[in-house]
Amino acid sequence: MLISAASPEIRSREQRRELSNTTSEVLQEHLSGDEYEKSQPSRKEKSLGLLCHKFLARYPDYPSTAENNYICLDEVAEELNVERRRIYDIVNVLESLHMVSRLAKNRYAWHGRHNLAKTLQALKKVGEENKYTQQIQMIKKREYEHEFDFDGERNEEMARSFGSNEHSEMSFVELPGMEFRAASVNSRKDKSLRVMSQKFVMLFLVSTPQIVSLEVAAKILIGEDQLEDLDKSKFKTKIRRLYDIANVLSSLQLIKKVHVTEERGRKPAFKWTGPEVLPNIQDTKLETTSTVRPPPISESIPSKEQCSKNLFPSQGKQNFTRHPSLIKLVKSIENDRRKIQSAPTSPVKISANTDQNLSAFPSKMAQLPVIAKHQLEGQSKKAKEMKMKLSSSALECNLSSPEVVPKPEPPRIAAPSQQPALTQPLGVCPPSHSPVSPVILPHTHSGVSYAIYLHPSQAHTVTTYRPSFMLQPLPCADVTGIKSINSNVLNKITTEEGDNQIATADPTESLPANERPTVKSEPSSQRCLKRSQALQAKNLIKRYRSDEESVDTSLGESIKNERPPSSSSQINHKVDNFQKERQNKTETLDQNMASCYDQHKREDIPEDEDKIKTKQDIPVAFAIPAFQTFFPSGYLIPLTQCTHGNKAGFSNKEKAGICSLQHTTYSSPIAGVIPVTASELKAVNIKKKAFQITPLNIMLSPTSVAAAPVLSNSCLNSSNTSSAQNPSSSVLSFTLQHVGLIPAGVQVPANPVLRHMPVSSQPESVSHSAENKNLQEKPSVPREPQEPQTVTENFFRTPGGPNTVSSLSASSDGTDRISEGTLYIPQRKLEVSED
DNA sequence: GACTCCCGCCAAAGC
DNA sequence: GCTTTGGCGGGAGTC
Repeated sequence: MLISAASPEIRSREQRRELSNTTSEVLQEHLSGDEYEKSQPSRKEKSLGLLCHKFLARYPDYPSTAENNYICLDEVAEELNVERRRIYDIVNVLESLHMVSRLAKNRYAWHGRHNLAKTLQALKKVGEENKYTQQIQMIKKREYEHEFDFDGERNEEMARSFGSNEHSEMSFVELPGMEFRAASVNSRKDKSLRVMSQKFVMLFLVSTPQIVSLEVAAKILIGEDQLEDLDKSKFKTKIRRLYDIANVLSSLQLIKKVHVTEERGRKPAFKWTGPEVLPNIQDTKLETTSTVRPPPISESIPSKEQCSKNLFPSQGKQNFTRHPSLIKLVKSIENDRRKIQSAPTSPVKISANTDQNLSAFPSKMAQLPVIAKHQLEGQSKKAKEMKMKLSSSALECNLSSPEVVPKPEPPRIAAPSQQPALTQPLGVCPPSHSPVSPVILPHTHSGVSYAIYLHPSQAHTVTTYRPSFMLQPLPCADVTGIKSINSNVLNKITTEEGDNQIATADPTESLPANERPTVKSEPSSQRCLKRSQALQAKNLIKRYRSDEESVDTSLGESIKNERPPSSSSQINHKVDNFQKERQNKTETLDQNMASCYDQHKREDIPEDEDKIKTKQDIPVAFAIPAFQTFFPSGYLIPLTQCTHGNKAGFSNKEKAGICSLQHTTYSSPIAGVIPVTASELKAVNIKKKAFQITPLNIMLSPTSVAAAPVLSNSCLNSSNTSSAQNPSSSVLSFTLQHVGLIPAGVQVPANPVLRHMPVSSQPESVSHSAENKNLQEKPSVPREPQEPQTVTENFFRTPGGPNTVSSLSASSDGTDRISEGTLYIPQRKLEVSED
């Protein structure tokens, strides 16, 4: 009563409550049952989405710190005429995005979208660490195989899959500066709507296309909780909660409801329509790397906390989730804070302003450590760039090595360049000044050389890769033993290319390319080229692979087990140590490889090209990582018609159908198979996000290698690929223009060699495909969906990001084998429609 | 009949 | 011991 008397706010609230009660009583009295029901708001009017709209309408998206940004739950519930329970639903989701934070009992602070960019970035990072992409793919795979049948064995398998994820018990992802407040409500974190909401958002941020079906989301969320309890009721409950979350996210215009139509029917799904989130660059740079509107420097993160964060940058997850050892400390602080602040129903306007002024105080001092750090980094980068340039010059010298460079007639399009773009072992010519950068790949075993058209923007990336993983032609009889050389390595390599998504925990990944410890320059590269001509023992590969794994694992472990460094000097020290250690190990491995090679050589394995060619009756496959390593983008164009040797075994039909991935490519051992990844497509930068081409491992025969097969998945989908035997240069020009490799109007010279290039593409089918249409969309933020949208989901990706490819190799018995740790899911079409 | 999701019970946490 | 918070599932409304 005293409070009520002292507070006009409370008094008026109570008056309103009384009035409302009276009104409803009166209504009930005067209206008949039906009429009364009709006078009540309909179910739709009471929906959480609408409620959330009303809720959001009360507060600005980007509140200025001068405003009163406090939320009193009681008050809001009353004004919106809903139970407080419903407000909790909204607030919990908003809290997961750090749009609000709890201050005290019944009181929240409104931050609006100031923190959204950072939060999304953090969520994406955690999502990547959690390998949600893999989990989604796993579930989709099971769905497709109709194998998701809740039996023990499957669950066990799922558990293993999920269990490998160290963050499976992931708690609430926090932003620096907001930890204390969020901590107070972390009590039921396991199943909290907040955590669920964050995970749900993560699924969108890591998946491509950014469409997540409720079913998949629910399964993943259940999978992380208790796999053994996978039952229908749990599933149903999860779905219910996801609807709750989705309603709020929809109101925030972060997602939009769509329907995914598959063979098995129409499924509810949601599509991300929120801001595009760039891959994390560095935790400490989070504030500035967002594509979303950058938060103002004066945002309401307490400067003290910001300062401590900047002073003690930590690696990885620690920035977002609390270290267990801090929980006690945090709790005691939080308790103190509560004691001060817990008076939820008291008038607080004055104190609120004071508090706000405090939080609004520009934290420029807090930024100082970051600025200093950036300056230091900048200086060291410059020094390293100089180094890099020097080593590049050295590489250029090596390019003239006759052993390495096949000296093809340099056509006009392959004019020499000042800058070496590729490491030499592949016999690559430097890119020309022309926008198209054709380089020549000696195809030693088949005797066919290829012109590789590299997009200039991609060419530079080639130099950053590790020569340790070289082109390694291997007799198919042994190919099954290859598997993927190292899925970790493969993931890493593929993650590096294309869109620069850095999702790996490997600390070296965060280093500039030229700082990476394993770039062992040309000596090992040359060695590797020789190897590429001779190596054929699978035990060698296996050995190398296991060694590599042990390097990664042991180093990874050693890093994992160490405490997070508490200062940048410590970080540098650790990185240096890591680099040294890794280099040592890599050298050891290279020596192992070399000794194996020598041993092999002694076993009279011909190095001579011709001899090898004659040996090519045995189908050959390449180790994929090597290829990927050196050709992140571009087109393979055979310089001559392949007519000799093993090609005779090819029927015309096979040639024509080589584009058809499902059968022809894999169904029989193919001589001189060259894996070309669809990441190359993406590297062409047709479009980066949304319904992008997902990486796909395309195996091409030299007889049909052309620009075409890497054009689009739709080509691969097409079962009626035809082959134009002798396309003119204008066809080639058109093709290259079409995919943006050369500007419009530029003609590829009618090179007599290139003129004979077989083209098996179907540009029409490419341009007519829905996905290609999507590819031409310019990404907009938020993107406007098209309706209906057909999405070809490509499940050939291995876990590890959009650029990862799976490794599939032909075996001696003619059957296809899928590499360990990879996923092989047939393509299927999904139609996405919006309601 | 399936899909959505409101509603309110009730237990845990907080005060 | 009261209040706040929020997990949870029944079941009603909608398609």
